[in-house]
Amino acid sequence: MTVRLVDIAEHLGISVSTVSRVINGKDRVKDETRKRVLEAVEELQYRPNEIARSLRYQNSMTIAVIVPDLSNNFFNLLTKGAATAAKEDNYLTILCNSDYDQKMEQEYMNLLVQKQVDGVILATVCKEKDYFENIITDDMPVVFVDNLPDVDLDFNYVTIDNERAAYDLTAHLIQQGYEDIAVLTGSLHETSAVKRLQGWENAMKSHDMTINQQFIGVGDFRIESGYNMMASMLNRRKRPDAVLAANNYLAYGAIRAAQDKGLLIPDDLYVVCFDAVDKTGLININIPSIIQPAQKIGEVAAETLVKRITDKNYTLYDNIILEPIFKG
Amino acid sequence: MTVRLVDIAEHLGISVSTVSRVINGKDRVKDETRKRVLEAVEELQYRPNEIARSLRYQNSMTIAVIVPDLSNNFFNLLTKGAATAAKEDNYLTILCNSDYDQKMEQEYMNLLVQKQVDGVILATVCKEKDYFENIITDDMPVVFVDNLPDVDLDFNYVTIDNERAAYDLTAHLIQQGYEDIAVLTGSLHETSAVKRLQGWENAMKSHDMTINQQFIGVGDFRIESGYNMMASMLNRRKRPDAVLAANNYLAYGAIRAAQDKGLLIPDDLYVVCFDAVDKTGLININIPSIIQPAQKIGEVAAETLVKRITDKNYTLYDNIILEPIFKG
DNA sequence: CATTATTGTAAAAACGTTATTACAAGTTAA
DNA sequence: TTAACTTGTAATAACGTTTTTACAATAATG
Repeated sequence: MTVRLVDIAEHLGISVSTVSRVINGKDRVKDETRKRVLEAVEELQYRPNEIARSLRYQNSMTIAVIVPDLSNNFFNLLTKGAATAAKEDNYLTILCNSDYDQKMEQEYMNLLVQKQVDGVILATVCKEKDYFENIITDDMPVVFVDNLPDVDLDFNYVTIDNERAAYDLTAHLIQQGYEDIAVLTGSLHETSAVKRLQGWENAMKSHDMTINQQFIGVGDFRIESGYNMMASMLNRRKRPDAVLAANNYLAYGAIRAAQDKGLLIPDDLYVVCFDAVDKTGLININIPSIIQPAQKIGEVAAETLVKRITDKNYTLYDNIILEPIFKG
Repeated sequence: MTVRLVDIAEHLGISVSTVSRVINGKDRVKDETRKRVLEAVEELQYRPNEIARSLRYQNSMTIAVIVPDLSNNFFNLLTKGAATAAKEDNYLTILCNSDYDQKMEQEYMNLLVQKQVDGVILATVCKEKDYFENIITDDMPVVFVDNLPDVDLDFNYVTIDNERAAYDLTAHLIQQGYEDIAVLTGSLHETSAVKRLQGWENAMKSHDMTINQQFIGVGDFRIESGYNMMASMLNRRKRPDAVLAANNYLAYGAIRAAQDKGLLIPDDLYVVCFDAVDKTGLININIPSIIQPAQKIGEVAAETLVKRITDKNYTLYDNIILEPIFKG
């Protein structure tokens, strides 16, 4: 049986309130009484029941992180950063893997509201307006990461400038002299996919490059998608000589497809992408890449969220754009 | 302001208990009353407060997963599997990243007890006896994964047979004709490190191979450790011609060290290890490997934990050894 | 018609905290 | 010495549920 406040009180023959006051240290208690209480707490191994405390205080000291896929490097780093930073502020973190499924994401959101979590870090898989009118309320603070909702409402987010990063990568390709530049991106329900596509398009246009509709691949952010899209591009008569992949998995798939067709990387197809971090150190293909500070994004998101939770005056507009690094 | 049971009751001019009975469907209510309640629930957007429910029911419908490092592929797959399976059983999952730090792990355990989580999946970083006498109690169910405590107490776990797997890998090396076989393993505070070392040793002995103490490397499970240990082995006059690495990161580090010395893999150093899953498809070095079913381990651990939580008669001895696959 | 079942609802107690209010005892000031 | 403060503690009312007990009103039985 677990030890409650009243057990300590009975054990010492004093009232519950006195014990509580000792433990919370908010009010004055005679030194001798305090000492006896602390000893009893130690002896009986009393641990305050956080559930009861939450009910009383109307907060749960818990946040949640919703990500599409925890086995994706970007998301597990982000999650790790968030959980670590949250812990610093005495929050525990509930993990939700939405599996790239909007319905599951929504279901988690509802569960979390009932669970009275104090806030959510959301890497959503859907940018559509109507979906968010229920989510962005004053009831529960949400900080968006990676993908942002496409609404006029105010909301907090932590991200990089995806459009600019994609622009820079594309400009890099153009400067190197590539002419038939393709792009592979994820689902257009996700703003990261859209922004990166736009960055590519803007760079192409502002450098007077011709945009070949055949060279625009829209799929999802997984490796198979990259493989399939590139394989079908390479089946055509006119092949791209370079490609911007909107994330590392698309790039890996694309490279695989090219290699399976007997092409050489980067001679026959030059690939650049986002987030190609080689954790093994064994990949000898060079994939120039914009690396998002994933763990940092998670940390900053958690810190931002905690600010919003604890400080009602925290400015909604105070959003954060982090700088990625270029590795080529 | 959030809507409570009593708000619905007042809105309809009936008692709280009736509303509660409709929502929980446990007792009979007049059809018309039920209908009115359900409409009001919809209209006022009532969502039961899970905190209050937890206090009443004395359970939180929450489990926790403690892992050393979420950015390690094995652990993020495990965590993903656990969270997904837990969700199936209506449990949410709190994520704790211990950062390979026993103190932090312990700290998390204490927090989780206070938080009244219903159970914990623990990938501990310490096997030592005394540490666990507080942890393995009847108070809170724990299911161990990856590393097991080194105690006589009964506890639940889900794992592969590490010793046998290491034995098999080593035997594989011996059969291929390698003679100077090294081993790299993690901290001996972790049973996975110990068991894999023992498997190597047993295989060597039972095949009458000479065990060179210089060829035994004990560090931690991270890539730098693999690099450093292998680098120092390769600095000696007598070099190994093959090595068993106790996980993929050790292997990557070792390969890197060999390559930096100008050696060729696998010609000059044949490397086998645990869990070398190439998510990129771009690694063209073949690393024969025993692959643990990481996600499955997480799923089974969560299912086992839920069984222990809900069914007090669930046999403590009913533990699970999953089969890894060999990929070479 | 009187008695016994059945059905629907309400009131209250509990889960374990904490904050507010109240009050006794001790201390200082007039 | 009486009035006004301090100081330490107790009792109580929340926080939002659910379950138990009790009691009406209605229906079924003799």
